[in-house]
Amino acid sequence: MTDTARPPRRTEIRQHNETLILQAAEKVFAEAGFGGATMQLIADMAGLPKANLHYYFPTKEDLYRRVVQDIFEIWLHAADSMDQAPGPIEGIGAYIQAKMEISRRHPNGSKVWAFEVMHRAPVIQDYLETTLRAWTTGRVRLIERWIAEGQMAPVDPEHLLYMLWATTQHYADFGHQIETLNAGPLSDVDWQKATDSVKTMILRGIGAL
Amino acid sequence: MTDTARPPRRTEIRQHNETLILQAAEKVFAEAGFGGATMQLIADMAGLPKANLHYYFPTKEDLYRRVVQDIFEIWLHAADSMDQAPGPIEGIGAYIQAKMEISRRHPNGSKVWAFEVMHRAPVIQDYLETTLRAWTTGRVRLIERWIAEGQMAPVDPEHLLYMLWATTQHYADFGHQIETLNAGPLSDVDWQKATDSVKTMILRGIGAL
DNA sequence: CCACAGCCTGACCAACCGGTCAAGAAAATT
DNA sequence: AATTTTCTTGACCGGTTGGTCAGGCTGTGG
Repeated sequence: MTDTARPPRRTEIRQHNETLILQAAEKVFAEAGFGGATMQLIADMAGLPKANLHYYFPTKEDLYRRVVQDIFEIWLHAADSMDQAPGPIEGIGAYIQAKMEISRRHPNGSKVWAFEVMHRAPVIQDYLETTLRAWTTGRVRLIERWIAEGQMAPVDPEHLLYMLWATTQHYADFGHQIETLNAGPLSDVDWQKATDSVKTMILRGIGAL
Repeated sequence: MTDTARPPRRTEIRQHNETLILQAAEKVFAEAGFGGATMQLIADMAGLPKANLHYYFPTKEDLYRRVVQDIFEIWLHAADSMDQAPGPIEGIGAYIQAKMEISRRHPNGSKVWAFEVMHRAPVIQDYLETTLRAWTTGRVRLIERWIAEGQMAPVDPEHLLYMLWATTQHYADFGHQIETLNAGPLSDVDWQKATDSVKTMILRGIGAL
């Protein structure tokens, strides 16, 4: 394989280091917020000199913006499984499943999003007003259709969406609190149990079971 | 009324200024996190010189700790109505009601709590391990009793509690996101609708309706 | 072999931060 | 009125932060 032996091309170096920096930044921003995070700490965690960070990301805000945007992308794709579902049991069930898995694998991303929204969304306000709003109205219509078809009880679609976001993201954002009460990190079985509990309670709560 | 004419006593001055500082601090900590908040900004918002803050609260951490503790107290009292209830409809319904009202009236407090927990709870870790854990096991037993009495479906009590916390606090922590999607602040009617939606979905979700 | 563009980094800087302190004003106590 | 205690505040300080920059390094194309 000449591919592995060949020294990395310039763009590959760039991509590699950007990934390194973004991973470190996500963790630091999640644990300390924008104001509490320092470029030095991110640099140390990424194993690079601080000046190198500013070569790839001119300012702290640029770096932060990229982290938030990357998370937003992941979140949007989580609803793909919801769309082609015949009814709420499959659609909302799959959405809960997808969001719980994201909470488990990208807890830091979820936290950065929470930080950003609590901060009154100075960076992604336009995303909220355009992309997220469009996404929301689309799912509201989908839920209204399911209600009209008699597949679920006539709940308020928007508050159902809030409940879905709140319950699933809670396992990421408040993971430390849950782990403390659980006396340790959640195991595979614990996560399965959590997902099943959320699915059961919500699906029964909307009269789909 | 001689009470209002009389100059304030020593302790009254202290209490007045502490309240002023704590209110400002709650807001600033909620919007910027611990690291992003500055004593200068809190001082300006409280209308006091910065040095005066350090007279009442020696360090930034002391001030932050007081803010978090005050919130914790409010939260604990929210469950009082849950205890003497005959069943889940009244008990959990009243708990949702109380927590939704706290989310509306103390949104900043809820946010500071969220910040603290996401920050791995460096200040209130001992509270989590002692007071909150004891509180939780108590309510778990209560829910288990209701299940044994056939008043609700056999759900996992801990995940039910997480769902209650997540859904109610979401309206405070993610209030900005909700207001953006709602194209403005929630009215009295909106809040009533939200509370009813949460109550209905959760109570039906646990098979209590 | 050279030249050039992309990459790397130690040293540095102005701005800001939490916290201190001394000196005095105001209030309560005697 | 004298004294003691509490409260107030401008000025100041050491340490840290985000960001800069000149100069060196490295791999690629010609």
